[in-house]
Amino acid sequence: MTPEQGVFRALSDETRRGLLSLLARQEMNIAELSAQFDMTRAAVRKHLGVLEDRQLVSIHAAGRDRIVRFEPVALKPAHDWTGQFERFWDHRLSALKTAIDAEQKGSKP
Amino acid sequence: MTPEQGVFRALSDETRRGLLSLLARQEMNIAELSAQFDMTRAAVRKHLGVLEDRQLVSIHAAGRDRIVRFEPVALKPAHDWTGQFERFWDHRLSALKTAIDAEQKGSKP
DNA sequence: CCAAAATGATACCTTTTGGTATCTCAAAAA
DNA sequence: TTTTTGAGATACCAAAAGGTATCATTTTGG
Repeated sequence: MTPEQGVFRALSDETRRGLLSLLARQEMNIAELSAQFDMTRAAVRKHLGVLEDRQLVSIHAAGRDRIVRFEPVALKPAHDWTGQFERFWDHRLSALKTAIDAEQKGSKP
Repeated sequence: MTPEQGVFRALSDETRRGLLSLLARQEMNIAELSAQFDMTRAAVRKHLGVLEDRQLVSIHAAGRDRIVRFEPVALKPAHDWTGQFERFWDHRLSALKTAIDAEQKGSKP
């Protein structure tokens, strides 16, 4: 199974992307996270389980709290996969490649 | 709804990612595509429908064939979304950001 | 013309997904 | 100590997803 397998699945739900966006700003416990969504804590906890499975978050006990931390590196395989095709829409990339091929001096565009 | 909504869902299936990878190399009709996967043509056609909905492919009639074409630009919103967090794993980027911040704050380029 | 090929359309089935409600337990707070 | 609060564990449910089988339609090739 390729590494991006499952990461895309984890990202396919809007609530889960929302969770990651919140957690990118600061760690939170499950109750605080749940308060941000219009669904039960149990539902949010399930989403966190999916994210945890894919190592997009880690969960650490602190007393009775569970602190949830964003683990952004797990996004890299997905970013790399879509990046395969970046040259199709970012024409600067093909231009850059041409420039690099042509001369080895680096100068800023 | 954000633009990446749905694109991640379309990418969450391995067969669909495989379809895109094949189509990135060359256009194909549905029968040719179906021959590459261990499932019925009907199943492949459903996956193509999902990709078409999200504009990741376009389908053009040519006689009795349907030519399927990769539309890579539709990947951009997903790539951009994961790219928000790229600095967390690509440390060259934070170095660049630091340099840019310093330049803007301190002196003229 | 006639048969084979490519596709569309429909109905159906099973598993997964996203959600709820409920109960229990442990830790903080009062 | 008693009461709240944060969380885990189940059980359950409806809808969506992924797949099959089957039949009809339209081209194409001999």
